[in-house]
Amino acid sequence: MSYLDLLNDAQRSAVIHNEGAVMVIAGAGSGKTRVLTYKIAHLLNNKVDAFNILALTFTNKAAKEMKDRIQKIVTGNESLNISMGTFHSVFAKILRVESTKLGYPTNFTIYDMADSKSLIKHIIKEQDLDDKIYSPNSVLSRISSLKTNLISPAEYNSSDDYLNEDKRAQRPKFGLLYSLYCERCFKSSAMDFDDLLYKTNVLFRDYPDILNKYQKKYKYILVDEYQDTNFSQYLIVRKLAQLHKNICVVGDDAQSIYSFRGANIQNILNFKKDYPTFKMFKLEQNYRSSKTIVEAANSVIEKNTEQIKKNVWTDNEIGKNINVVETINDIDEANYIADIIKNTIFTTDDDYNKIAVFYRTNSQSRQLEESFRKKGIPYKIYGGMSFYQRKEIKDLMAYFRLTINNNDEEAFLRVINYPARGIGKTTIDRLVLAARTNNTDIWTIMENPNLFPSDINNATKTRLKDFAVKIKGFTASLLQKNAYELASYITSNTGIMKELFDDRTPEGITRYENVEELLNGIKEFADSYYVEEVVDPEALFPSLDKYVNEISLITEIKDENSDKNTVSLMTLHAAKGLEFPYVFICGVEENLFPSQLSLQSRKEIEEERRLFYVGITRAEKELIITYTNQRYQWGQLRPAEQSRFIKEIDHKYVDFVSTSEHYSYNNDFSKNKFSDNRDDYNNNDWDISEFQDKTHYYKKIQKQTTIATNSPAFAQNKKMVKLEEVINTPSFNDTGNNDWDEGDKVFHQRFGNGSILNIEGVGQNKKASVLFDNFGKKDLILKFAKLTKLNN
DNA sequence: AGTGATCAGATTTTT
DNA sequence: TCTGATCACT
Repeated sequence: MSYLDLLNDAQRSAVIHNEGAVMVIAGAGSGKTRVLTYKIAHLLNNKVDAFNILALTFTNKAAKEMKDRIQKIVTGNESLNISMGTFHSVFAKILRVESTKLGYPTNFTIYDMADSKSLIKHIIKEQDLDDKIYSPNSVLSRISSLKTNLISPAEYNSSDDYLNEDKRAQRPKFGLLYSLYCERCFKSSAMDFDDLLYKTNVLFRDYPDILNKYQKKYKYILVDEYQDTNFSQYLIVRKLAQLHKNICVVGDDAQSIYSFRGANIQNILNFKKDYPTFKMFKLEQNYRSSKTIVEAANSVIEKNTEQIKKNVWTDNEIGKNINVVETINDIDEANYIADIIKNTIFTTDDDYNKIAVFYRTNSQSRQLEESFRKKGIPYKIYGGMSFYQRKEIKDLMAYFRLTINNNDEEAFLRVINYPARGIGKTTIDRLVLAARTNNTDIWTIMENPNLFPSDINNATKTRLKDFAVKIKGFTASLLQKNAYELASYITSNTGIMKELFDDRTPEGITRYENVEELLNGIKEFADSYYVEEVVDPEALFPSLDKYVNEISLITEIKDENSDKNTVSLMTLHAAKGLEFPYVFICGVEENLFPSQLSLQSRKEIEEERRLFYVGITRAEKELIITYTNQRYQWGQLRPAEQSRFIKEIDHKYVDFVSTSEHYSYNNDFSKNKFSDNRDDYNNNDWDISEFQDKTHYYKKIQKQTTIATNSPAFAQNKKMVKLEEVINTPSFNDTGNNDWDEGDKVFHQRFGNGSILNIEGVGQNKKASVLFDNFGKKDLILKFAKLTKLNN
């Protein structure tokens, strides 16, 4: 077989060692993914059924990459039958099959971070706790770490240690919050990210027959990025591998960068205990980077105390020294990077997609974006606000979720009054109260509002009923309409389409287009629906719930521009597993990288150092590290200083450069102008290409629109829209007390006595200008103002 | 109920 | 600086 000839000795040994427990310690750039893919190919070539293979990755991106690679080297469609994906997605699928055992419906919702946060906020508020002491973020991260370590609310609340710890930390109610949070998730038929692993553990613990079923199925288990697995994941893998004990884990302890999320290097040590006869293979030859880069990276990582011994080396050329560049401030830094990129492209004839810029925090991308736009450099930002996090997408998805799972409380709260249908906070409070006092659920109340006593007025009751009927109608269509048909039906039937279409601001147009894109994605899903194992005919039907299940764990939309020729901008965390010929790491400053929050302990600083190591080892040919002396942060210019990590690179691999020599004119300029007016400085000296900043363009348009408000055309337009609104208002004819006249003397509860100067508008929108004796002139909408006419 | 205005808080990383 | 949340106002 020719593919084995493409491997070095260590790689080949790892690939052909199929049976038993295997640990592959793979240095950066040593062909880890190659080993994993070839290993799977080798299994398939040795008559292992694809259905018996489980391959777990850390990110969706890694899963997709591995799938693509395997498809290329394995003939036929066999690779599609491998259970491959992130821990979360693979076990979410299993949970869908087994959820009823745990008291969850098959169509349980998966709460994302935003849902979890919103829920915990509600709970904190309901408990009347101070959200400064119980900050939603800190509460959530503690809950997450408990779940990751498989500590249930009951266990927590019966442990004196935990309770005392909370008392000491002035957060005695934490245990209660944890319990309530889990209860509410359960009532909503929802699982959060951690639940997907936690509940899998519960399932395997409480149902040995189910565990056995999957143990039998998964004869071969492979785990990528093992250094970043947490305890919950470790235990699932251990349980599943117990029967066949064919388990292969691949990782690099030097690249463990997710301990903040519960990742535990101990898992590597536990591996030795759990499988005493395991075989270890070390991949130490680096094929990616120049000698300079490999050795510089080694010189950094050796400052860490705890690590598995290995010697990463390379046969590649020595290559250029690393440039460490001192810049004046963040703008100068971004401009410098943009300049060097242009120069590199110009002199080497390489493409933009050979270049990547890494940073520690997402917020650093903004300045880079601005400079790149001005210099006409095409770029793509990875991570940050993803497509599915956009408001308009979340709103629509919430309708889908509520349709699929009527218990989904977060989805319910999101859409109950969107688009506005006159059901506000007060009504929801009354609804919840009515449900509680009548000992039933809100849907029963909404559907039969007159059967239960409540404070909800009649008009609102009708609205609630309409909403409930509407959603139930969608739910009933789940198996009648396919995903696309139902999704577009919901989009237009709820008025979302009209709402977005009517908003002709540039942002509104973008939102409309995003919804169109989502619908297109759903259409594509419905048209190309494929099922691995046909269990029943229903499984063949591309229903909306199947679509939502599929994408609820995906954060990035499939990118059609991925092969476009652009520079890649991303955080160092997102860079893991990637490689580029030219790499920039920017903002390498104390308090930023290493992050200020990590300076508390040696462990955390070592993790930051590993992150730096990951960044360095992404580079193939050239590495440029930048830092600035001043950085704009929290709306303020703050002094910055070179990171300790720069000093840790063996200086024989480094050339130090400063922009103040190259751009001394900028320097002078900044002294006079910088602190006063960043925009001036920003625009200085740089050719503004036709590659325009979209947001700036939008801002300009918005301004024009505001000015144009007074133009006759606009006014006419506005009148038409208004008229339409008025006609559509049910209470159009309900004019109420209508007989106001100019000159009338009136009384207002707040403003006291006054006289009407002028009346305008009709019906609902009737307005009065009133000159009050003590408060001057006020414009009041009569519907709300509750004026009393004074007889004189 | 809905809207605009003002104020406080945030910027670590991701499934 | 930018965002979200709350509040005052109609």
